[in-house]
Amino acid sequence: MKIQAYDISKTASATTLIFDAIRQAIITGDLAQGEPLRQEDIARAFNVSRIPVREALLKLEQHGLITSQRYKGAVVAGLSLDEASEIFEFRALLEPEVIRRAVPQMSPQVLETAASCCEAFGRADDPMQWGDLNRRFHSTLYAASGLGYHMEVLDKAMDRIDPYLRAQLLLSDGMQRANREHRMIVEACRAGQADRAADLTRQHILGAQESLSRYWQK
Amino acid sequence: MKIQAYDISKTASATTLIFDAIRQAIITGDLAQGEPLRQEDIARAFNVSRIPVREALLKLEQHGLITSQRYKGAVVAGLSLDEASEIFEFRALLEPEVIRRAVPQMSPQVLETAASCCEAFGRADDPMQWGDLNRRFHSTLYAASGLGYHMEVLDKAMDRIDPYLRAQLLLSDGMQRANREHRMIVEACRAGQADRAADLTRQHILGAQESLSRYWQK
DNA sequence: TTAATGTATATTGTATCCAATTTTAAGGTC
DNA sequence: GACCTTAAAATTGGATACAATATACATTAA
Repeated sequence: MKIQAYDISKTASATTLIFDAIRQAIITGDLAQGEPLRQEDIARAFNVSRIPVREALLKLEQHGLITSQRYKGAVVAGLSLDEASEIFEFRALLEPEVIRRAVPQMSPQVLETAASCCEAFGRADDPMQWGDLNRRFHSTLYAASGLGYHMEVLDKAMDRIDPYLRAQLLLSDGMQRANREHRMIVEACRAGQADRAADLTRQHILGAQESLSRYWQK
Repeated sequence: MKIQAYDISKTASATTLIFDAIRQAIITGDLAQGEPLRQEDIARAFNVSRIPVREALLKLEQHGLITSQRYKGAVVAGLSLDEASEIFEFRALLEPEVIRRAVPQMSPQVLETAASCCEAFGRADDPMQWGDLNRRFHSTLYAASGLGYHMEVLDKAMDRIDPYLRAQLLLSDGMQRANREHRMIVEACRAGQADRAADLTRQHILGAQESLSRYWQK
């Protein structure tokens, strides 16, 4: 067998595939806030019945990515700047602690992966990749903490603010600053300075929140 | 309009009713860890088809209350003591900040409700009520913070450890101590001492975690 | 004209049926 | 009796069909 194969039946159900596709479209901003999601349309687009579509929509709703009303249907969830700010605060509370716990556990492998994210981040010219790399950078470092529950919760939080994050990276100095701060964080991790990594992470998050708020107000 | 009316459209769908019922059974410990949940059985019990049952199970899975495998079905999710401990740490991180933000916003109404929870908590002899009152106590205070997202995330976290919490309240001095600490927290809130309320809350959570861990090890 | 009401259409919620897969048990071979 | 094969039962995933509800539009009466 020369083909790189894997057991499809274990991986994707229709529900999962639909969920992933819609989730991706929402967090990249492809589907805008308030956009209605009709079960029938989606079912046709994926060539399935409405049943798996409904289940995908249910999962999306649990993630806070859509809101749905009985007999009225689902729309892409809106997120006011205030709500987004609350989620930034949430991150600012959690992530410093997570990285603090992670630093002593970081293998050279992890540090190298994180560094390579920084590299790619600096080189990438496609703004879409920035969002992806940004998330990969953080989750790579956090994964070393072994705090599965925290990671899970944080991932959901990131999903919700992802459109805002991508917008923030597109601001005049957003991408440059993020890149600079990421490198400083890796530096602290590599030096084993857990507290410093935590501080930098906190500032990184609050800085992003602040620059976003400021931009949105003018 | 002389008729006492209310919006019946807001009333629950079958999916929601089933979700609530099973969730309740899980968090009270009525359904034990590992208990299998057969769609057909549940459907018969509620006199509905399997469709709403499946959707209820999906929601439960998103909440982490059950785990399900393709073609194998769902079982009540297990939670090791380590995992429960991680959720306690999660709470210990969030709740002090939430209550700190809440204290300046607490109306006399809120404080009175919280105090009445303490009263009822002290009087109740049914161990089942302790868990409910404990949650109502905390969420009443936190609600004043206006931090909707934090509340939502915390609620889900509480769902997961609820069986452990109830077990902890049943320990020799669990209920007494919880009651004592609750009253101290209300006191601090009433006095407007946000930092003290935060500290007490943190200790309250870590104390519960610690007494639980100690008990489980022997 | 306008507000209230009836009707048609669109959309979601649920039931019933079939397909895919796993589990169980029976039978045969050593 | 242990072990493999195989057929049947049990169970979940998905498709189709129908019921319940909402929305939009036409109709009618004041």
